[in-house]
Amino acid sequence: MGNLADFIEQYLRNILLTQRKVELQRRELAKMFRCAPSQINYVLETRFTFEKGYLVESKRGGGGFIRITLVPQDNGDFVQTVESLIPEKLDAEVVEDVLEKLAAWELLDSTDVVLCRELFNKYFSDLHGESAAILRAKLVKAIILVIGFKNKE
Amino acid sequence: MGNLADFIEQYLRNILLTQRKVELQRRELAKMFRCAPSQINYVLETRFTFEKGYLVESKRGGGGFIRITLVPQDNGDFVQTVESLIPEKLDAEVVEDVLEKLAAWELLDSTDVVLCRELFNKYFSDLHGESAAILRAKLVKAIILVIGFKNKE
DNA sequence: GCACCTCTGACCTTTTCTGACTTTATTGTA
DNA sequence: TACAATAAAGTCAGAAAAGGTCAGAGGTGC
Repeated sequence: MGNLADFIEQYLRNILLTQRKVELQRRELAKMFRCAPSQINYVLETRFTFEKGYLVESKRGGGGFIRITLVPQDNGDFVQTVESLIPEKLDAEVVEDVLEKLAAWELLDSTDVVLCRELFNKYFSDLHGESAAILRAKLVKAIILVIGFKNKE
Repeated sequence: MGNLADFIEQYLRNILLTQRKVELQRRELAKMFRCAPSQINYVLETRFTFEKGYLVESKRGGGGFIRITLVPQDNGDFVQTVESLIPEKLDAEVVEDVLEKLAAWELLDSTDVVLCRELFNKYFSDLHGESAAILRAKLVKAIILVIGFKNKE
């Protein structure tokens, strides 16, 4: 956690902790962090994506601005979300994709992802046969749910 | 016990004696031990594996890092206990007994037990066939590991 | 001598960051 | 009103700053 992008991200997320929108000027923010204005775009593109739950709007010209809006997370049922994000059947090669998707949705952090991956290698890498894909999906779901539950505790 | 890899391992384990995570830069560590950066990877690959109770994450690019996290496992007798309490094969009717035993040993709290039970009902009540019992055992172990990991976080 | 563990260096990939150039919007002015 | 000046933000190629990979050289013990 030592680079500029992370700090800027932190700054913005902090604001979004108390407000649903931030509106600011790219130029000002860049000045604040003593960086090139295009750095701000980099942060927005890599950290404040729709996948992660943000909407970014902007306007050029005089009175221009950048606005970030928090997308209301359908914060309903964690179980629902996991169910909808993970298909009924899961081939081994797809497990990694699913983990990344869950990370993008910030349902898992990076350490959780590594933990899941390792658990799979250790215990469930040799699943085969008829219903392996179904079973794999269930296993992933179960483990994700445990992690998710614990993350909220 | 005299080669570089051992010294680097020692150094890192020492830190992990007092912290559950180390985060450092490969370049810096290599400089410290006057070796090639790739030597660090060798140490990580041979000494800090999941099997041995570690999770390793890393990030490239500016502000990159390597992070090692201790999985509660070989320290104390967590895995020993888990391994001895959970047999290789687990019949469905025995799952509940195992959960209770784990609770008695305070490896799970009462909430964890309910969580496990529900997950089993939801996803794995219909396991059958040859290897169901083995799978059931692995699953319980995996879940216990997650819970143990998360409880320490 | 063979098998296995260490270790390095050359080359690769990913992530961050900047600067030059482009596009768009507003404002002031003839 | 048309047009120039000004004030934003956007784009993108490429430099810089990490870490990753892998073949093969060098040890060590049997």
